[in-house]
Amino acid sequence: MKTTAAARQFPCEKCPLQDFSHFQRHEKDEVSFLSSFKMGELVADTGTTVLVEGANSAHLFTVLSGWGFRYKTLDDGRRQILNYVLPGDLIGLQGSVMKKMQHSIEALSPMILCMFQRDNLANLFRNFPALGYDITWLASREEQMLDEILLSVGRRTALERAAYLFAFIFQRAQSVGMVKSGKLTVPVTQQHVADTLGLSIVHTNKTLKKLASRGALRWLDRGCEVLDEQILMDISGWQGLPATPRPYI
Amino acid sequence: MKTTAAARQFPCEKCPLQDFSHFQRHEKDEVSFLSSFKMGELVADTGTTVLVEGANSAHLFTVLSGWGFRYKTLDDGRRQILNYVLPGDLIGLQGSVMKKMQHSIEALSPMILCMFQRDNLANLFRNFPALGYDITWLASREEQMLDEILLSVGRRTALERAAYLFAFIFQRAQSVGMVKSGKLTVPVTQQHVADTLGLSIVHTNKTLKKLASRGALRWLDRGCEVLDEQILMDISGWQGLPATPRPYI
DNA sequence: CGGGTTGTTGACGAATTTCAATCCGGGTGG
DNA sequence: CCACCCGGATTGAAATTCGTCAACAACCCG
Repeated sequence: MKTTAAARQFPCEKCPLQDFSHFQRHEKDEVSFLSSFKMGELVADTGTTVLVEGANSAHLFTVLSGWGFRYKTLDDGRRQILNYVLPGDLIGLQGSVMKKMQHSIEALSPMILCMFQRDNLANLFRNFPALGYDITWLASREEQMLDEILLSVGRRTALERAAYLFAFIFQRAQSVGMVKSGKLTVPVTQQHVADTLGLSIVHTNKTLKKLASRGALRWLDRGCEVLDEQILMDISGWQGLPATPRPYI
Repeated sequence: MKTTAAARQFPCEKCPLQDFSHFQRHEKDEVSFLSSFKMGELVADTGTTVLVEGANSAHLFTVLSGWGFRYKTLDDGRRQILNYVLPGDLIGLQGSVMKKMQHSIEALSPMILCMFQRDNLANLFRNFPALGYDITWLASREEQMLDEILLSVGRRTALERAAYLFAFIFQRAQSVGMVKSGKLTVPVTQQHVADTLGLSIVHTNKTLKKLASRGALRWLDRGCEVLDEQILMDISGWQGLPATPRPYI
């Protein structure tokens, strides 16, 4: 349960994200600006709360590696997972733009985050409008993902919902090279899945069992192995993510 | 079911939105830029689809007056209303930033929209970074609203959910001067409410009846009259919206 | 060897959907 | 003016989904 600010292991010039064709390239001068915008790196262990709802000290982060999730809770403890966080995702923008964070983020695996000083955000918009546009792009993409998730939670059946969730995660993970030989292990518990789908843990267990019996996935010690994306897409009726390259900061 | 592009009735210098203290002021040069960015006004009747999922011709709009809603549907027709659209809201950003619109928007009342040319968006970011930042702010605010709605649909009971919905709409409407003498009429059918809450129409009817019996609201011919915001907040356990002024374009 | 976390299962009851009628007001054609 | 139609609101009853409770198994960790 510790987070540590480490020395800079990944200079922007060698940002590990640039290895994926999924991401758009930066111009030379953008890279050098980002390098100065970057304060350092944050290494977070599994279970660490990277950003807390209500805090206003938040920085801005880009995920370099690892899994996390974004969530909100009600006063009596009921929790809703809003979305998952994967490499390339920008987090903490709400804290930079509003006064306080309105949600929390927790690590599902060891994570490495690139940390930015939010004070300099206005600076970024002033001197690198294309990067400002990229941030808007990313915010818009997050909104689009939320739209789909809300559609799913509001209108799909439990089985469709679960199938959609793993198909969605699979595609996102695939685009950042986390899928090896057609398979992917998602480091979540069934409680996480339940809190994502808006279901109880018991019902989630029974629903996952159905997906497993159809060969779509397999439950492991610690996490879920996605075996057959196509079955998941068939069950959920989901069309899949557009394949356009996307920016990152 | 018609939309018409009318002559310019509201020059930016006299934008009706600036009458509300809820909105941040623009600088002089920003106003004149926005005036050139603006293409015209769109008047949409009740029931008109202002933006359609899948279309890529979308412009960017700011709502000047009226009510609308944003929604997505599944192939078999199940519909989820994602959020409501009120004066000051920016819509169509996804269409500008991604290739295609991923959701539709329909008018719940006659609407007047301020229409922008999306080609010029890069221009805006280049020449008026503060406005670019404002757009990011608005995108972030939309995300924040979606987070709360998703929390509600995923984790609140039917009664809490309905109470939250109307408390939320009430506060948003209040900040743009739509609440007269403590009361507000929301121009929706129970089908709209059902599609917002992720419930069937029958159950929605029974849930609304409960709220009505507690004096929180009253159902009219064509819409819902919110009578007591406090009861709604008590039932839902919702804390309310932060009161910070916000930008608009 | 406990103790804690996570996954599994069956039984029961509560929440919610579906089906099927009915009602009501407004608009339309005769 | 009246019969009819239509969208929206209501209601009761049966069927399904889903949540809660409770118990237990498997596993990891100190």
